[in-house]
Amino acid sequence: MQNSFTEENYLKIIHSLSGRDGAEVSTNALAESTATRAASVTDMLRKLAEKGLINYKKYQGVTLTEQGEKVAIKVIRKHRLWEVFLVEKLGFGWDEVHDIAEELEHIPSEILVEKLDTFLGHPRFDPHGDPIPDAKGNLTEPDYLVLTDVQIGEKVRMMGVLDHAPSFLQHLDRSGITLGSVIELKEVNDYDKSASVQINGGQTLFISLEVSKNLLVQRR
Amino acid sequence: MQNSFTEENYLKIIHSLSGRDGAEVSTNALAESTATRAASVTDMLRKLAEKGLINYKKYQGVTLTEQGEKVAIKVIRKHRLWEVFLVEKLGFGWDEVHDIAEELEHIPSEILVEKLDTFLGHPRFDPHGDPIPDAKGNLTEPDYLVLTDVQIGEKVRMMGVLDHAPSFLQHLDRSGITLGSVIELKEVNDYDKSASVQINGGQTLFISLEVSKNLLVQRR
DNA sequence: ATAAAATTTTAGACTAGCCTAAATTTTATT
DNA sequence: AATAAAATTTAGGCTAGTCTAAAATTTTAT
Ligand SMILES: [Mn+2]
Ligand SMILES: [Mn+2]
Ligand SMILES: [Mn+2]
Ligand SMILES: [Mn+2]
Repeated sequence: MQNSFTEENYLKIIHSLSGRDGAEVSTNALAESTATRAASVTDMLRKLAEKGLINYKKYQGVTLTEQGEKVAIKVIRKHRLWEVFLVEKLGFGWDEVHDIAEELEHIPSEILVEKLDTFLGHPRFDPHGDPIPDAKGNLTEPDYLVLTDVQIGEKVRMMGVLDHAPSFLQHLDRSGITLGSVIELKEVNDYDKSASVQINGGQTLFISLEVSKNLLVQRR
Repeated sequence: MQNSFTEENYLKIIHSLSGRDGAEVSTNALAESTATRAASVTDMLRKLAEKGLINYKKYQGVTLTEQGEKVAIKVIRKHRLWEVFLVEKLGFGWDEVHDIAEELEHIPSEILVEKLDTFLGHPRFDPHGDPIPDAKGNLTEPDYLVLTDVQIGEKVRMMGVLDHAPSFLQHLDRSGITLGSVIELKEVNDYDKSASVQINGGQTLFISLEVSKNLLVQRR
């Protein structure tokens, strides 16, 4: 049985909200993420449970079954591969590709995904630094840290973003911060936690806590 | 107001069945092409007429309005560009791409289409020899002839196919006939109209009337 | 421990797109 | 021109996915 566009979106969102520990996801959280009402979510959860894609007990929240996890990861793989295509091959900015990938991720051909993957040279990460699951469905989340966890004086490498909103990504573009940038944390203002950082040994700039909280980095 | 997947398919099919003279298309013909029942077609026609995309008078058949024609041509442009991508970039065979393009053609971003077009080098024809409408919506059908209209002794160039079925395209592959092949018509059997043709000045082979009727060619 | 608040589910209803069966209109045949 | 056949539309109904309002359950606060 094929899964609908809508079902795939639910599974993907449950995967994302569930986090790496596979925690239960609430009806309200899903209503928020799907931009629907809680009542609609309940309807869909019953259907997904019926199909064996989620573990669902009334009032208890949901988790993905193994089968549901597999479906979710396939969709994520497609989403991220298409994003690489859009940025690397078509020349889109990293702030422009999410909505388009949101549609492309539901194109059903398995062989299409594999050929696309080959065409792109089997990329490991998407334009936002998110890891791309392999063809077998293995998804390993690298354990980056958030910039707020970095000590003053440390030099780290920018590896990804937590917020994928175009406005945030454009803000980073204007600041000259891209994937791979070396960020040296110069100082942190005690009052509002805004920080002064040096990018690639060059320009020093101030970033707000809001920005720091959304930057994933790696010690070198 | 955005058009749905289903509405786009109706418009594309009406365009195709309407032919270059913009003839009226019957409810039954649409039911056949959409693999639905006539009653369902009627429902959809009322909706499309409501939206100003078709000219519809009960019992009279339909034609596209200017607006409907524009939408249809956009979908056709997307379909054919994606087919070029699948064949030229991903390495699919021309017999494998139709169903995938049938999905991709409904991805809505205008800018995506234009970037894809640029990436592909503004191709004029798709892998089946069908012309690709330009960004402004101009679609010029080249006037090829069908191989059955060719005289014995003539040398023509293979430019397209009328039947897009994978089985037919695979048959052509096995026969060594591809877009651009030079076909010399050696003889036509009076009894069943099967023909003997020489491909690219090399191998001579027999083709049935069924094949001849579906080959578009051009005098040189 | 109970009451209030928050969350979740149920009930009932809507739209898009489809169906079958019956009625209507058009077209073809006598 | 009248009738038979074919094509088309209407009537009524179904499912997926959504909604609002009301009921049920769980959680939080007193
Ligand atoms: Mn994305
Ligand atoms: Mn991404
Ligand atoms: Mn096609
Ligand atoms: Mn084609």
